[in-house]
Amino acid sequence: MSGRDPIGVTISEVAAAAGVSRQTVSNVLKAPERVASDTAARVRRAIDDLGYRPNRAAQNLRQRASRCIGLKMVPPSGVSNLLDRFLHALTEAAAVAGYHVLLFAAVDDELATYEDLIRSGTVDGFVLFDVEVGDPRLPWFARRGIPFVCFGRPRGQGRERFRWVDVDSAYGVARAVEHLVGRGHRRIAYLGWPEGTGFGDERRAGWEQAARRHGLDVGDLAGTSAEDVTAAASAAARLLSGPEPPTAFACGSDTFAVGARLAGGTGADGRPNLEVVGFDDSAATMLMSPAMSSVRQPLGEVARHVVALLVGQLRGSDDQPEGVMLRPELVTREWRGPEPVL
Amino acid sequence: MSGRDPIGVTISEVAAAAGVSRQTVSNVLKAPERVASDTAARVRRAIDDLGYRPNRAAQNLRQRASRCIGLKMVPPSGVSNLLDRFLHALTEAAAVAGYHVLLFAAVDDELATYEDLIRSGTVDGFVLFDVEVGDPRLPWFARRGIPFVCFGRPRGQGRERFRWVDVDSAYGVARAVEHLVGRGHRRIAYLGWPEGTGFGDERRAGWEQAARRHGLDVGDLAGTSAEDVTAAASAAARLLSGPEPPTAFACGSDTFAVGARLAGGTGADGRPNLEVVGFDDSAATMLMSPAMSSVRQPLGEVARHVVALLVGQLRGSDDQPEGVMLRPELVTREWRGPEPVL
DNA sequence: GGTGGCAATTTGAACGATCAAACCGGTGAT
DNA sequence: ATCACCGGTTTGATCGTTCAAATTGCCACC
Repeated sequence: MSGRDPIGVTISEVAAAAGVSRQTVSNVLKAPERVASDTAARVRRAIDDLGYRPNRAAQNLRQRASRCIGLKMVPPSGVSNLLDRFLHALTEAAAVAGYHVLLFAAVDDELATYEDLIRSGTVDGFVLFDVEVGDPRLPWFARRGIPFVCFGRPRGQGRERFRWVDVDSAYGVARAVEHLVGRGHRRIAYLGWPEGTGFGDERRAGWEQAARRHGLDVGDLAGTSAEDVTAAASAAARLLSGPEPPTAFACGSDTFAVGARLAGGTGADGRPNLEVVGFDDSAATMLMSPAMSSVRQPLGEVARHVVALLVGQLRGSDDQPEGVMLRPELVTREWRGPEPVL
Repeated sequence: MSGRDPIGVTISEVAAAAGVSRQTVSNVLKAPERVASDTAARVRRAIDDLGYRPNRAAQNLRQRASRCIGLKMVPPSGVSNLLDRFLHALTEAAAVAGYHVLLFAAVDDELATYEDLIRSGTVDGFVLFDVEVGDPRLPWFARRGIPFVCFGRPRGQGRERFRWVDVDSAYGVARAVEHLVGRGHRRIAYLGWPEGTGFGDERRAGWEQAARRHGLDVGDLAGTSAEDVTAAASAAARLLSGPEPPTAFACGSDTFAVGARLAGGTGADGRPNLEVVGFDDSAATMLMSPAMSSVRQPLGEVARHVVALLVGQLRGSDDQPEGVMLRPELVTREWRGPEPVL
């Protein structure tokens, strides 16, 4: 267990210390059933005494695998710390499967970076966090046989099929609408991305279907804007200036929701005029008083499925589903803290 | 450039294709000056034709280095997406130095996880993002000769010295105070962590010194709370209920700042009663109307220095500074968007 | 008593790169 | 004539592990 040099104890030293061959040491760790129990005990003692850990590079070389999952680090954007939370969940899920998460930056040519990492054996596959409609990376990967899994169902990809894990965000927004209906609202607006983002369209559809199901008006109650608070507030203000303004908003993301609530302003008692429900359940929900309800994606489950699908590809299993669809959950919040002093 | 199998092209195949030996191919890539230019051109053609990339595992094994920097993924907390942004900066800085960032989860025994990663050669060193006062990991690493660099100056560590990069947050808060003074405020409160976090104490000291320098009162204008919006709002409300309430807050983090502003409430025109300055310049600053000013840590620079210090240790250079202190920058914001409709 | 089978263990050969040393024909100094 | 030395290139060994095959000792079977 001593020793200053971090690297240095090799399988041969352990073998010598235990009076067996290298292969036997390896077997103790990888196939214990092949080793007599007293021998195994002796080897295990030597391993503990010397503080032996199998050298990863040697394993990788021999096994032609890195046990690393690659993920391109994207510049943080928006108010939601979704990437943050997903990374945490992914790291834990990967650890359970014996993998690590390797972050990398795409300095100039993104595709070349992916190719380098795969061909050099630095990673075994990729997780794509930022899949866009018609994303050119997917067919490019597929053509090269590069293993990958998407967080977010691929759209606009012709008849080609890829592995994915997604969250049924239409369902999530519908739940938000139902919550607002239950709170007594009849004019519920939607605010989200302009058409074309795929998941954005889906969230809007979730609002529309749920509203119709409850016999609510949807005609002039849908707004779109860029995903930043300022733009969202303007768009919400436009909806609010109509003849029959909405009293509540279901939103495509927390950013839109914050914008809507700012546009709605507060009454004389300091409470907001508008009830809004966001999407992503980011830290932003806590930044308002009362705190905001929001639709939470099950990131832990997403990460576990992502890892399972990727590891399945790497092992060559063909009994994997093409994709996994998960249900989000509505988190309702009521601020119980002190009212603002006025 | 063709080839379906991602791994497979080895240096020997390139050598055969170019009609030279393995070592010459290696030299073309690592020591081009040793190779005749026409030979080099021939080799480079073969490399391009075959799509050869040196196998990372083989390099790692031979060179006894992984060129990976380890970082423990911590569960996201607070409203600031600081980790997110730091990870992005770190990944880019590491890439420039030829390193990757490897994320890992500490499932049960954290120290054992670190030891595994180092002894197995999975990573060459660590970046510590979450250093606490008297953090036991630092002497533990030092005793074992494990290379690491702290983001945040180590405190409470006796006379032992470690490598670090830090941001002068006292200076940052002082700048915030000066900004508020310039805006005409005379009663400027501080809200931050309870004593004992090190960096929190420092930020508070920055406020106190700057306030005294301008002849302002500090006596009953310092508040503390846990770092969440609810608790921060309560603490701010207490300060505001005094006989001579503050008109502005300088805060230890954006979370405190948001809490303070919520506690301050808004006037009849919908504008907030309190002017607050946060710390970290997280996405939360954009969530209010008008947007909030905040002190921004130079994360890109921090990351570059962290990588430089770590790589220096790995190379064994002894001309490295013990630590690097950087200056944050005050980002002032004035909301130009639409006013809330009332 | 030879044969086959079995469990436990060892041996030799990879994996793909790089280091260190050797090698080459040729030139100039001693 | 001997030697060191040149740039350019090759050879052999090595990094630490694991795969596949070979080798033991031991027992049972006909």
